[in-house]
Amino acid sequence: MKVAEPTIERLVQYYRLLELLHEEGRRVVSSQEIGEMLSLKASQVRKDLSYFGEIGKRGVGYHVEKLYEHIKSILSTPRLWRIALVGVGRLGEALLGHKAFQSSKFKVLALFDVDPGKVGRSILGIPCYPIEKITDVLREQQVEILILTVPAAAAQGCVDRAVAAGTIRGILSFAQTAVIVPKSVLVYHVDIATELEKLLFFLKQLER
Amino acid sequence: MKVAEPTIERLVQYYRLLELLHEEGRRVVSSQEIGEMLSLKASQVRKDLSYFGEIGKRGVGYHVEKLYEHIKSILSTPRLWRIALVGVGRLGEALLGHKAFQSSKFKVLALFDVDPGKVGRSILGIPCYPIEKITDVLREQQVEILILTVPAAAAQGCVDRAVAAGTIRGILSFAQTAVIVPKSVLVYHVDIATELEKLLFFLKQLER
DNA sequence: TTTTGTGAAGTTTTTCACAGCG
DNA sequence: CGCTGTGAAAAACTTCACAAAA
Repeated sequence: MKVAEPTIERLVQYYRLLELLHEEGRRVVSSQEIGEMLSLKASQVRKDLSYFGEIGKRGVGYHVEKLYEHIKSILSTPRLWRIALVGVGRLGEALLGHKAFQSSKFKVLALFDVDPGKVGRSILGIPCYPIEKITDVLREQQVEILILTVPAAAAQGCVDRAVAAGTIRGILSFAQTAVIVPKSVLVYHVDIATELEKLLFFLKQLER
Repeated sequence: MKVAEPTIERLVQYYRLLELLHEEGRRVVSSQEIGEMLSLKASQVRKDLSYFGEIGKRGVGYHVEKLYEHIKSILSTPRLWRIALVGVGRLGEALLGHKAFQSSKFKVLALFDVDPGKVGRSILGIPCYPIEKITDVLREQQVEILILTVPAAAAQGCVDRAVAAGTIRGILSFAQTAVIVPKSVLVYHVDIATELEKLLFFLKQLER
């Protein structure tokens, strides 16, 4: 079964919304209502949800708890992912404390930084290593996913050394630059500056 | 002239790359080379760049400095945007110190938080107000753009009170929830948890 | 010759519209 | 009757392929 990327993105939205609705004691919800709450067309919601089998009831809607559990299983992980974070600056630390990182789907096993004040210590219970050791530590710890929160100029170097460990399968990069990786590595990019620029550009457009 | 959103996103990438190439003293670059450096097809690069007029030279490529200035003017702002940030937690503070926020395109005029330890003080030179005052302060300061770094549960309430000021035209939200706004307000969303979920989902898929 | 600019083709994603089921 | 599921149409976006310019 092949799922489009935008569908998975919306699936996470549905999941969060259903969690809320469930807490509120809501039993049933229609595609129309979901769409209104998430600013999506009802047909989009139905198409997304039907990719994974007929889960709604015609004439009724979707059973909140059932749909919630259904999406949960779609988004479930087969095992605990092993993660490392590179660049323990303000953004890196903010992420480590962020709600998105309180997940039972993965464990952050190692941090890396250049700052001698951070290296050797534990930060939020996670040991921080010097960046030079990244290849060895990633291999030893069998780390599969990298969170990249380093300055743009350092990003490619870090990625190259990380990928050299041979264990990395995915990277979530917050660096303000493109990185080149082997085809076997999946990269997702969160680009704060670009989102801001897009917002400013389209606001300017609207002004005319 | 109508520009697609993905094009603007890539334009920012081109801009950054050209800055680098310019610093390196590079005079000319081809769509092929740009594509290799950013993992894009050369045809995509050419199509993007040609939206804004014929800027390349056939048989030669693009003049680095000229193209740089050209994109700069496309991304330029007509005036200084007036911004406020809501939620001065770890993420909010990290953003304020982030490179993306050292821009001459806007000025952060006000912060808002619920924490009495933060309210009344100045943080990085920006005054922090209690969230209850948001409607009045935004109106007084004529704030047009909101950066939202509050917990999901607080997001809609903050947005409603901010929008009530009548000055808000765009929101960059880091909140892990959808927010409902009037059609006149443009919302961009940076969703760390969703990006992580997408990465995990497609890694899982690849495993089969 | 090289490399751009661009219609046309291809692909992906969204929306429509309605049959079909409860 | 109401609302889902889904083919078909439309829209958005990317890639191809080649004419045209330097």
